[in-house]
Parts: sequence; structure tokens; C-alpha cells
Amino acid sequence: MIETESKPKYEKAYRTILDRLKSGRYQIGMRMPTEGELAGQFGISRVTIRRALDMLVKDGYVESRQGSGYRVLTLSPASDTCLTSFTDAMLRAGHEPTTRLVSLTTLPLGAKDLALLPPDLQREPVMRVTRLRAVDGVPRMVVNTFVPARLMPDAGPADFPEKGTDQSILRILGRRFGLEWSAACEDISPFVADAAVAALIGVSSGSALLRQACTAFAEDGSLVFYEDVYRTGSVSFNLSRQGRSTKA
Amino acid sequence: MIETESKPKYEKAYRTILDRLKSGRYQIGMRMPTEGELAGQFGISRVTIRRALDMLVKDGYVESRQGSGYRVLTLSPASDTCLTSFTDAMLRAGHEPTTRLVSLTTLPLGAKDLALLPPDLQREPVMRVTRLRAVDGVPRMVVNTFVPARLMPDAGPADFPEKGTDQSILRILGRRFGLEWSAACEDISPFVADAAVAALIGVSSGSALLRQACTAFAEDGSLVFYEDVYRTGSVSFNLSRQGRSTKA
DNA sequence: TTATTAAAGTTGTTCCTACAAGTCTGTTCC
DNA sequence: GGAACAGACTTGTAGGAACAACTTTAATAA
Repeated sequence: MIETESKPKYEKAYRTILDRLKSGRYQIGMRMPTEGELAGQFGISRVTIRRALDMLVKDGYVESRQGSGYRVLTLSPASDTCLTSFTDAMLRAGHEPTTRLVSLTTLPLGAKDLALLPPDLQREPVMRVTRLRAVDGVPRMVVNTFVPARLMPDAGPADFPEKGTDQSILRILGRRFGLEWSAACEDISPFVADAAVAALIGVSSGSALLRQACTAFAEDGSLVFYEDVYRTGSVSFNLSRQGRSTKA
Repeated sequence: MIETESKPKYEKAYRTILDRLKSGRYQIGMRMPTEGELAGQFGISRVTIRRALDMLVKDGYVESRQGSGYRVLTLSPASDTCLTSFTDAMLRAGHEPTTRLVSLTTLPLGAKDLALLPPDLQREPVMRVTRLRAVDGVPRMVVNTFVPARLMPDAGPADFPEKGTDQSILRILGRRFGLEWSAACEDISPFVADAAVAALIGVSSGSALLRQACTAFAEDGSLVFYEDVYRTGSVSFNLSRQGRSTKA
């Protein structure tokens, strides 16, 4: 990423520490270098490194204890949203996720299917990626991902790996197509499996499933992708209360 | 709250500004006082007031633009979790929420129903509050709230208002019983309505509903309450991407 | 060998200062 | 009247410093 030079120092520090964390350089539970040490390593002030560390705490990767130091909590916080990688979550839990690309279709302007999408996606051709996700061989969810076709030029089946960490749609959109997003809204509702979804997932028609509809936006507010997921099981979240309280 | 003296200055500023915001002193869309003005009003430094404002931004209440100032986005960010008040959301949307207290029961140690609760709630008597929530007269959800009985001494039906803002369980637990919590985990799954829930909500048995199970914790990690919600419709979230990017 | 205490180390809070970068307002000129 | 520019104002980033509060470590005494 050539643009790292334009990022503030605390942002670069945040990313670098996060990379170290995710690469295993800091193990879960182990104490991280102190604020002073990190400030020295990055050549920045303690105030600036604290901003980066504060973000890591807020994002759930590390915990801090006054007088004791920072420890790694997790390499990937557990929240089951469209912005967290299902692939990574399954791999971390010792399962084997796989993906089957069911279809890759460009929906032209005026296509009937466009009518069901958010309005922002109805003004231009849209790429629809339909995939069946499975865990340890057992189908778990049908995922339809819609992206403005202009953001995924020359997309083909080879762009959608079916094994390993690269099968994550977040990683595909980010690395292969260079897309970035910073916010999303998600809607979860009960869904009675119709014949098509039931056949894909391997449940009987009429089964109760969950439907997750998620719209992700770029910093400038433009829509990056829309995802429609039909899944068995449940989704889980870690939440923090608004109007927080201080540690006793 | 007598303990405000022990909170850091940035925390007090955060709460005061949030109170002003929620009380309507700052209207949605209007520009708030500048950092310098607020620092002066609170008698603290610009750095400290920025910490409070930063929290308000992160929590979704205000937005800031360099050179332009801070504006109020919302008086209550829209996310449909057990930590956000359904009552407040409905009132804000111009609907009339009401609540019927179905039962208020103390489950003693060893009670069969305790077996289905989180382990932390199985070690002591638990208060179970069952309520039916409705919007504009239409039943929407059945809510079972479980709290260690010792945290709700002398609880009675009079403690659970059925109209207005005070019907919010978050407000009841907070104000009437002085409970505080700072984190929660929530799990959403599909639920096929059994006869009891179906009768309460007014749907046919076998209907697909959503089940929200939520466990809230205090700062010290102890369990404050557990909530089990069966609801029609959907839940929605606002999410921010982890590993954020800087504004262009 | 164990317990206590002091010192050292670490995070948390707060302040002041300086400057960068963006926005807004007012004035001047065409 | 509109455009351009300058100045003022505002937020954003960064550093250094000081001290509070908590934890850890080492030394000393019993």
C-alpha cells in the first residue's frame, strides 16, 4: 500500500502492531512490549503510541491493566457480522471451511433481480456472486454478494478460491479488487427456507433459517457491497454499552 | 450518582455532553460548541475535551469535520441490540410501545428452569421477569429477563411500568435497581414459535421468529443480567470495520 | 525461608505547546 | 454580482512533561 505515507503516525502504528499480532509475533495471553518500548521502536511519542494501543483495546484485540501492561486477547475478535471473516473464525476454531462458487453473474441495468437490491445498486450493472459455504463438509450458508460491476472488472471464477484463508470474501474484495469500506449496516431476520436455498444447504424446505442482509459503505458514503446470507445456526456478537463507565 | 467525583474529567465531560444531547439542548444537525468553547465551559484542556468528543464520535452521536466543527448526528444511535433501548427506538420513530408484565418469579436454587441459564446464574436464586412488548397495540416480542435475585431486592410489579420511557428494562435495571453493565454478548438464532410464545405474540404456532439471547456483564466480569427475547420482524445493526482506514 | 517494604516499572490522566490541514467569513477586485 | 484571496477560526496530529495509581521486582529483616 503506497499510501501509507499519508497516514498519521498513530494509524501506521496501529496497523503495524495489528499485523504483528495477526502474524503470531505476539501470542494470545502474552504480554506485549510496554508503551515506552513501542514508542521507542516506532520513534514516536508515548501519547501517539497510546492512541494506537487504545484503538487496539477498543477493537478487542488487546487488554490493558494499569501497572501491568498490555496483553493479547485475540487475533480476531469474535463477532458474527458481515464485517468479520467467517473463514477466519472457522479456521481459528479448528474447523475446515470450504466454499463452492455457485454462480458469478453480471446483472445489467434494468435486470429484474436488481429491483430487490438497495437503491444505490439499481443505477448500474451489478456483479452477483453466489457461493455456498460449508464447514467440515457440512453446508452452512448461502451467500449472495452484490458489487457494482465497475468495481470488479474482469472478475472470473479464478478470483474466488474455495479453500483456505483466501476464500474469505472480505479478503477477495480487499486484496484482489482493492476495495475498502469503513461502515456497514446489517439486518437479521428469520427466513423460511424456500426450495432453492433448502436444496443448496441440505435442509428441508420450510426450515427456519437466519437471513443476514448487510450493506457496506466506503468512507465517502458510497455503497461498496451488499450481502445477502441465508444461514443455519445462530450469529453472535460482542457488544459494549454506550455511555460507558470507568473502571472501578 | 455520588461517584462522579471519582471519574476522570474526560468521562464526566462525555456524560454531561451526552446528557445535553439527549435532553435536546443540542438538536440533530446543529453545530455544537467548538472544542475551545467546551474546554472553557468545563474548565479542562482541549486535549481532555477532545477525548470526550472522540468518544461521542465513536459512539455515533456526533460527527466532526476538520475546520468545520462538531454536529449532532443522533440522540440515540440505531442498533438493535439488548444494550439499546427498544422503547426509546420506538418512541423516536413515532410509535407507541407498551409492555405487559406477564410474570415476576423468583427461581430458587435448584429450580429446573435454572438449568437453561448461563452457569453464572445457576449458583443462586434468580429473578425472572417475563414481559410482552407491543408496538401500537401489536405484540412484537416476548422478553424474559433473568437477574440474580440479590440484585433486585423487594422487586414487585410496581417496579415495571407498562407505558412511556420508563418501561425500558435497561432504565428499570439502571435507575430502580442501580445496576450497571459495560459489556455483553448476544446470540441471534431462528426460533420456531411454540404454543406458549405463539399465543402471547399472536402468531400461529410454528411461525419463524428470531431469538435473541443476551448476557450482560459488569466491569469486574460478573454477570448482571441475561435476556431471552422471542421476536417477530428483524434486528438491525450499525457496524464499523475493524482495522479502520483514515479519512481521505 | 518467608514476609514485608521500598523502589522501580508500567499504565492512566491531564496539561501546555506547536503546527498542519480544512473550513468559513469578510474584503477586495474585476 | 461574482470570483478570488486573505485572515480567522476550527479540528487533527504530535510532542514533552508531570503526576497519579497500580503492579512487579528486589532487597532486607525476622
